[in-house]
Amino acid sequence: MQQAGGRRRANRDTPERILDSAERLVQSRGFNGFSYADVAAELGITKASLHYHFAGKAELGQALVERYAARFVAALEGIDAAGGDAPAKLDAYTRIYGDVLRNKRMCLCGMLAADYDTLPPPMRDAVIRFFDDNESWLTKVFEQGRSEGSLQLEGSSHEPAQALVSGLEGAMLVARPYGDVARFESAATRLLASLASATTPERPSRNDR
Amino acid sequence: MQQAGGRRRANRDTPERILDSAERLVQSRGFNGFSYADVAAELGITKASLHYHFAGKAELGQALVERYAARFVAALEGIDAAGGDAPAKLDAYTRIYGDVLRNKRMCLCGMLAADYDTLPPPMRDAVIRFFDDNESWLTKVFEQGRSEGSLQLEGSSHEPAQALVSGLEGAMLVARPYGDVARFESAATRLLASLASATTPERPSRNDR
DNA sequence: GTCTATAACGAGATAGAC
DNA sequence: GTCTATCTCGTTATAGAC
Repeated sequence: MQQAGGRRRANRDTPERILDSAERLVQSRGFNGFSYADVAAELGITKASLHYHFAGKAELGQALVERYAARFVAALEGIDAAGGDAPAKLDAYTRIYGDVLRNKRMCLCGMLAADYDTLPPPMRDAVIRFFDDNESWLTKVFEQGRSEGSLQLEGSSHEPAQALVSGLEGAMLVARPYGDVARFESAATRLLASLASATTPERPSRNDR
Repeated sequence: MQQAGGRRRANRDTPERILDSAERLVQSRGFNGFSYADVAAELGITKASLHYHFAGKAELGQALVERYAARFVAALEGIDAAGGDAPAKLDAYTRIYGDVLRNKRMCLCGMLAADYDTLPPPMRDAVIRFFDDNESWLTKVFEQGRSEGSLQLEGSSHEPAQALVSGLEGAMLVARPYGDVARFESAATRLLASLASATTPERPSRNDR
């Protein structure tokens, strides 16, 4: 019924294209810095059509965060599936943020954290869930690192997880105005070095597998 | 002529009160999340009066950042005047950020970094200058720490300065939605510990002078 | 320096034809 | 599912009286 099976063209369906456009706009301009008109213009459709797919800006925003969070979770599962040790996982995690920044974007939820006070409640909840999910995954990675002996950790493993998330968000936040990815990389490397001081003296200098 | 000398009342002059109100609004809602109407309502004057003092939102925003940056510079000079060692200065620096967050605000320039793509060019320049000024002050502190032997630093002292600024901005950004100052403090303590590992084994456990 | 009044525009949203 | 047309409201900004 809902033509979901037989598409093979480069054109994804409209709701996805709307989300793609809105996502990019929010990541660069903030939730209060873009409008239905912007998305409509970018897609060559009308604002009324947008309202058919997403009743209002609040619903669009909620869908936006939920898709973003789901993709993030999928990426983390992908890292787990690769089966590396904890330092390798932290490297891969950091690379996700770097890739976002290389697209000249801020992390969607980092941006929405700035806009937090103005967000509709469902979006607020989704943003918090995003950070919670990230930190609980990182917490497990730090615990893995402790038990496999690849990380030197004293005390809780949830605190370094929080520090890594906020450190990476801040590094993106400040690097973006400068248009300077190296700035992000430098801060990220420092963060990883401080939080995840490897026990093994030899460092893997290649990241291709 | 411009009644600047003889005021003694709690009422600062109107431009200052406008800046105070707008500052708080931008720090909690972002530059695109507040309006002249918000400020006017808060001050009990009309929007037209605002335009008398600040021609437009762009000019108000510029004045906002410049006053904020000037205050920050003054605070840093105050820290220098106190004459402590480098770790004490870094502690005091971090406390500035914590105080902002305790007022339930984001750093003005951290917030504007998120809004950066939508800012009028003069505001952009002022935001960049703010970060540059902070980092150059911190760079000097790290160099002081190296020369007085109070900090253990290998390599550049500008890189850790950048990492501290972005780390603190990120810690505020993420802690604010949670309404959790302890979260900021934890991340800040970790940052300081990693960047400014004291050479002296004994740590001062009291911060009251 | 502050007001009323209003202009000019953009935003989010809806009705209803196709 | 997309359109045209329209509505309502908020926002920035200006003119001109007091």
